[in-house]
Amino acid sequence: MVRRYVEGHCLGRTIVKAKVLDASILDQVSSRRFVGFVRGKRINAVIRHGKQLFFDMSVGFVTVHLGMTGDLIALEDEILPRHTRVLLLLNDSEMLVYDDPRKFGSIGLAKSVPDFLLEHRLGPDALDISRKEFVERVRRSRRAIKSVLIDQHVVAGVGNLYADESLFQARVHPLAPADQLSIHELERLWQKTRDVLKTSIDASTDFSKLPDGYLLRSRSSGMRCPRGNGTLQSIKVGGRTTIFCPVCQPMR
DNA sequence: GAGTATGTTATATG
DNA sequence: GCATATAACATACT
Repeated sequence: MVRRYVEGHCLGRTIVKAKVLDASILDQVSSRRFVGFVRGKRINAVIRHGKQLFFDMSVGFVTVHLGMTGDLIALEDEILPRHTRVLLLLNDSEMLVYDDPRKFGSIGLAKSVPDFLLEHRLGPDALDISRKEFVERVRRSRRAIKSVLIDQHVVAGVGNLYADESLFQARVHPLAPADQLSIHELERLWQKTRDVLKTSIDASTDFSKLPDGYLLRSRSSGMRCPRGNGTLQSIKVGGRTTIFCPVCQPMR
């Protein structure tokens, strides 16, 4: 979603100049080095792996993670979003701004994508991983399936909300120990996870555009289950809010 | 003021 | 060392 957007606005553009308004957003790099690196370089591709974005600059990559509240916005005017942290001025009089109120996101530099993935020990992307490898990796853990699904070291790209949706669609209880699910259940979860991610990207992450029967359209405790079977319940799994339907997603 | 939030990682625990 | 659980991070909002 964001990748497509950035690609549309920035592909083939050259970064004329960069400004770092808040250096604490930078990961392992000084403002001076970051600004110096990107100046005059062209954005040849925008790559996504899980929640991580990479701008291919020919001689290295700019890495961007949006955290929980980060956003990349292409602008022409001078009115910046309230929490702008970094500005990239492009050669077409547009600029790409990184806005992030809560500052959980980060921007940095990397030699190569595999290099970065290795350093951060990120698992395969949720949309790339084969059914076989998904099942193999997930069932290695005894933790609650929900915790495993959002663990970026196992599979990269599934966030808290999308994990709830995938588990709901696959009718798997979020607290079920990952290693005790049947192969069949895990295969169903693999399929549903990709369906959910693809559908969400197509809906531009706008929940109201999601199909009927999606949990995300009414994700709050006490609401009716979208399938009409029960009442949605809220619990904590691994410290994260988890919404599920006890009727559709029974614990075997 | 208290509680909560769509993420990651350092630290604690067994 | 390993697998797992939890705290901490910074800010906005109910």
